[in-house]
Amino acid sequence: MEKLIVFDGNSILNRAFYGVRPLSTKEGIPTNAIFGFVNIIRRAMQEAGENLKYAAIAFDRKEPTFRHKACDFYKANRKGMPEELAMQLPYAKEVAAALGLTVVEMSGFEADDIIGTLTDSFSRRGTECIIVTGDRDSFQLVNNRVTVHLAATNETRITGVKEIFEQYGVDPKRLIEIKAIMGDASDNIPGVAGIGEKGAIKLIAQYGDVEGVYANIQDIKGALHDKLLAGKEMAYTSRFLAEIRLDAPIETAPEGYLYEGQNVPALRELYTKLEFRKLLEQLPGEEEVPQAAELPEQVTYTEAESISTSRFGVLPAEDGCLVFDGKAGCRIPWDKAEALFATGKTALVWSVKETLHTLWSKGISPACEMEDLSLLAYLSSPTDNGISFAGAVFRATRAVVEDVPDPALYFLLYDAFRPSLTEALEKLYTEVEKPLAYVLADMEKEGFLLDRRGLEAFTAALEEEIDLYAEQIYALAGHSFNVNSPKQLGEVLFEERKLPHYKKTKSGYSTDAETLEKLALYDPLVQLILDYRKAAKLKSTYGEGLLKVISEDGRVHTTFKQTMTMTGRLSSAEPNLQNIPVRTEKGRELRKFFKAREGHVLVDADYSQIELRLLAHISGDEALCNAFRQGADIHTATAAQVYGVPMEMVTGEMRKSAKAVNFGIIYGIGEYSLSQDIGVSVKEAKGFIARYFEKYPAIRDYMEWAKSFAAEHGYVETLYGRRREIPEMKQANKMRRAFGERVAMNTPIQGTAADLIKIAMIRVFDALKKAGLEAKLILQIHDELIVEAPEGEAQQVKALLEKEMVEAAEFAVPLVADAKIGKSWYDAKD
DNA sequence: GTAGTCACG
DNA sequence: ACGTACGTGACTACA
Repeated sequence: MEKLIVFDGNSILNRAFYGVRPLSTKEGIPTNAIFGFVNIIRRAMQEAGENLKYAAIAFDRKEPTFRHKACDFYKANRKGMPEELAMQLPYAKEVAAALGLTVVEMSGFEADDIIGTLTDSFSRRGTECIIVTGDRDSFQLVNNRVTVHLAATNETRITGVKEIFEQYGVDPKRLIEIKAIMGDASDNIPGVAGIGEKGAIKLIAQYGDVEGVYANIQDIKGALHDKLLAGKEMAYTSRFLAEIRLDAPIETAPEGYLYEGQNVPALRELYTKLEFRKLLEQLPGEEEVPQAAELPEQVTYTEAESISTSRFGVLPAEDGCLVFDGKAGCRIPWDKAEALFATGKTALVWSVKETLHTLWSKGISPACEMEDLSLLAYLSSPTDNGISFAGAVFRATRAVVEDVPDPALYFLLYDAFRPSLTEALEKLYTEVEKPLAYVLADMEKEGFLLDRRGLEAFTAALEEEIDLYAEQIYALAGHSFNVNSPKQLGEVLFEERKLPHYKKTKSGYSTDAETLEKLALYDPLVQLILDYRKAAKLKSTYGEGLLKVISEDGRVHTTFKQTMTMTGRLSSAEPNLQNIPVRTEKGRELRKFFKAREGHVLVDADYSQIELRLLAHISGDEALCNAFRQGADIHTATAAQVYGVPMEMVTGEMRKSAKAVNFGIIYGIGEYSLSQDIGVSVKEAKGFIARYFEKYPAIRDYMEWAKSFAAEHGYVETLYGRRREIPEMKQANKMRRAFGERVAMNTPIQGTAADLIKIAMIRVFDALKKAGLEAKLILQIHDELIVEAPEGEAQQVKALLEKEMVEAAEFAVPLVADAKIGKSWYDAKD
C-alpha cells in the first residue's frame, strides 16, 4: 500500500534539542537539534520502506493560532524557544526540504492541525499514514490507516489503535474527550479541576464523551458530581482546545507531497555548512571519492622576500603573494614578487584568469608556467553551482574548509585532480581551457565601449513611456497597484476582472507573457501590461543596469565565468553581455550604444546553425549532412522533408514549424512541448516527430544511443571528451530520469559547440597577434565573436575571423561563419 | 533568500 | 496518472 509519512517539525526539533549533547560549528552556530532532527527523519524514512510515496513535515508558525485567539490562557505557560534552538529552526526547514519532505506551515494553525488534515485526507484515499512526532498530542489521529511513531533520539515507538486501547482503554478519537476532562498541563489546558487521568478515563469509558458525561450527570454522585458541574464550561473549552482540526486550509492534493528522493547537492551544501561530516560521507555519489590524505596543519604565512623552489602554490592578494612551496608558507610583498613569475617557474594558482588580473594591476606580466586548479576541478566534473574552492577541496579530501583559496592546499588539489583526467580531458585542459583563460583575461580587461549619453537618453525615454503605460493601466483597472508585483497583478486580472487563468504557479496565478498574450484578446488592459513589462525590463535591467557598471574608461568589463556551466559553455556576469536584447526592434536599439572606440569598428562573426551542424556530424545522418553540404536553408529543407513537398513549396508557416522541431530535437524533444510551441495538437506534434525521424533515421539512432550510453555509464561526453555526469539517470523518479535523458541528448551537442568556439577563440587571439594587428577580441556570445579593430584592419580582421572559426575543426559538414562590420553592435549584426 | 519573470544562445 | 525542451544571469517583490 502507498504510504504517507508526515513529521511534526517543531516537536521533533525540540526533542532533538534536549536529547543531543551541545554541538556547534566552528563559527558557533549551534547544531545539536538539527543533527538529532536529521537522524530521526532519516531513520523514520528508512523504516517506512519502499512504498513511501508521499512525505511532508509540518511546522508551527510564531503567530498566535485560532486557539490562542479563543482562549487567552492557551499555552500561556510556554516560554519562548531558547535562543540556541531558535537559531537552528531555519536550517532544520532547509534540511527537511533537501531530504525530500514537503514543508507545510499555515498561519493561524498548529503543526498538529496540518498533520491531522493531511492524514485525514490521505487515509480516506486509502493511503497508509505514519505520523512521526515527539509528543503524544497526535494520538487522537490514530485509526486503522494512521499510526503514530513516537520518536526519541535513539528509538522509535509505534502506536496504533491497539496500543491506544491497551494504554487508555478507549479508541483514539475519545482521547479528545479524556483530555477535555483531565486537561493538559504542558499546553495549559485546564480540564475539570480536581479530576486527573484515571478519573477522566473512567468517565469517558463509561459515558463515551463529554456530552454523555453531562447528559448523565444525575447518575454521578458525590464530590465528582460537584467538580464536574463546577468545571462544565472549562470542560467544553478544553475539548475545543484539545481537538486537532482536520480542515486546516492547506493543499491536500497528493501531488504536492510526492516524495522524490533527497536533493543530494543541497544536502551536501547544508551538511558542509553545518559540519556534519558523517552525514556527508553517507550521501550517495560520495563513495568513489578516495579517502585522501589528511589536510595539512594550518599553515602560517611568515614574511619573506623569496623562495627557493621553482614549483609552488600562490595566491596573489592585495598586500602581497601568499606562497606555499610544499613545506612552508610565506608572504612575499609585491615589490619582491616579480621573480616568482619568471621563466622556468611553475605557479599553481586557483584561477589563472583572476591571477592575471591581479598581476597586471601590479605591473607584472608572468612568464612562468601556471596551472589552474579551478579548471582541473571543473574538467574533472562540472558541478551545478559552479566550482568553489571549498567544493574542490571537499571533492579531493572530503574535508570541510572555508571557501577562501589557500595555497597550502594547492598541491593536494593538483595531485587529486590532474591524474584523474582522461586523456581527452587532459588535452582539453592544456590545449583549450588553460590557453583560453589568458584570452578571457585579455577580453575582460579590454571591455566594451558604451555610449553613456545615449544610454541615459534611452533610459529616460523609457521612463516616460512606462509612466504613460502605468497611467493607462491604473485608469482601466480603476485603481493604482504595483504592476511589477505578480501577486497584485494576478489579483487585478483574475479576481477583479475575472479573466480565465490557464496556468498556476506555486503561489498563485501565472502572469507570464505567454499567459498574458492569450488574455490580450479579452481585455485591452493586458496588452498595456505586456508593453509596460517590456519597457520596464529594458529600463531596469539594461538601461539602469548597464549604466551602473560603466567603468571610468567608459567601458563595461564583464566577467566570463569559465567554470560555471554544466555543458562547457562560458557564462557572463556583472554585467551579463550574453543576453543583450536582439529579438525585438525596441530592445535591439540598445545595441546602438555598444560602440567601437574612435577610429575603430566592430567585427561581429557568428557560426551559422552550429548546433544543427554538429547534430548532423555527431549522428552521421546523411540527409541532414547533405542538406548542409548543399548550403540549403536548413529549416526550409527540414520542412520540405517532413511535409513531403519540394523546397519551393514550403510556406512560412511550414518553415516555422520545422524550425521548432529542429530546436526541439536539440533539446531532447517532447511531443507535448512541441505541440505547445507550434500550436498544434499533441497528436499532430507526435506525427511531426515521427515523420522527422523517418526522414532522419540516424538522428533517432543517435538519441537512443545517447540515452543508453548515459544510462550505462552515468555520464555523457562531447566530441572533445568533455564530460558531464548525469546522476538523474539513476533516479527512480520518472520525471527526473526523463530530464536526465534530455540532458544526455543535448549536452554532447551544446557542449561540443562550446568546445568548438573556445578553440576558435584561441585561434583568433593567436592569429591576430601573429598578424601584428591591433584588433582585440572583446566578446563571446556562445556562437558569436566580437572583435574591435582599427578601421584600417577591418577587412583583414573579417577574413581572419571567418577563416579561424571555420577551420577550428573539420567535420562531416562544412562550418560556416559570417562576419559583418559596423560602428556599433547594432550595425555589425545582420 | 526564494519565486516569478524575461533577456540571450 | 503525471508534467513537459537545453543552457545561462539580472531585476523586482515579498517573506
